[in-house]
Amino acid sequence: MELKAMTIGKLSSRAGVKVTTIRYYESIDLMPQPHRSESGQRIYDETSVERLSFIRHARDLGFPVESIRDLIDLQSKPDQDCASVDAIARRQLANVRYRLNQLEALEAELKRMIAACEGGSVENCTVLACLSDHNNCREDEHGRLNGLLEG
Amino acid sequence: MELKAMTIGKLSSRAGVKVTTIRYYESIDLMPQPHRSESGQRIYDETSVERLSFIRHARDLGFPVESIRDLIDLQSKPDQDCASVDAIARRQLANVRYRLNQLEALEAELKRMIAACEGGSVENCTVLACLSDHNNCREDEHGRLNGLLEG
DNA sequence: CTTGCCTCTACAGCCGCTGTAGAGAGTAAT
DNA sequence: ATTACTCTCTACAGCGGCTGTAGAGGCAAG
Ligand SMILES: [Zn+2]
Ligand SMILES: [Zn+2]
Ligand SMILES: [Zn+2]
Ligand SMILES: [Zn+2]
Repeated sequence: MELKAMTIGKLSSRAGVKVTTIRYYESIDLMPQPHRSESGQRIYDETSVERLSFIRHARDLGFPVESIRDLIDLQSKPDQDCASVDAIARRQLANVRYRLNQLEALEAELKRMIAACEGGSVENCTVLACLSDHNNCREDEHGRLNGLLEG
Repeated sequence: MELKAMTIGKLSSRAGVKVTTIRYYESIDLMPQPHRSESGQRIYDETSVERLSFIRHARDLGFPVESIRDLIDLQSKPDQDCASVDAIARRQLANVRYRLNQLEALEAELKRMIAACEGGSVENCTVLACLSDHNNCREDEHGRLNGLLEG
């Protein structure tokens, strides 16, 4: 009796990626077409686990699928200069930082509008006032006018 | 000659929301059906500008459409207690903070893997090494093992 | 009248999956 | 061998929040 073949479910649990997602990755050619058993079930090996884990880690870090595709391509050219790999990573870092800045601004504004509200009727809710008009929130954060209603 | 009616393009520029997006908001009943001119063009008024600006500001702050729907409903009940408004805002703040934490972890790991790379061949690139195995990055950030390859 | 932009509808596509339906395959216990 | 249960298969629709396209018609200035 041979070693039991690795089916998609096994690969799924080993790499921490859902079965449907694996099939999706295959459909977009991010994972290669695996061998099939006689009955048509997908059969994987250790390299599949590695590749899928790589993809998963990159996705966890927010790399878009297209970048991952490029990274995998580069991985198969070990003698090349790694500058292009690093460039992809830096691009991703820039992207993350951009989103981070956005979110920090959102957090600040949300915090202010919530802190300003002392309860009461919807009519006097500062949250709605801020949403209706950004000027109702002091300390401008995402553009437009600023400081018109100080005090 | 009457005042010129506000068509969708005018509303678009006044509220800073694309024409197609306005039509989309109408299709999902976030914006009400506007009046139409004889030839069938959408005609808006000042309340449309206000409502659309409100929506835009809330979207800028990351509120999901469903929350905005709820906020608009609440806005039309000015005598009610604003607790439910504030709850929606706090939920959104929690959401933003969650994403912020995620992104901070991503930033840290990306920064580390990029900083560690001193150039050279793809084969020795720390970026790819980290992506291949999270353990290759010290200071664990999103789960699994830590500190196995110190020094 | 022509030019050129604006508006209309209806529908497909984006990303990165997730869920569904309906069928067949594999495994374990009775 | 039968039942019961899980796993796997394909194909396709749906999520959120838009964006883009095609092909048609409206409208104001030169
Ligand atoms: Zn309030
Ligand atoms: Zn604002
Ligand atoms: Zn490198
Ligand atoms: Zn990691």
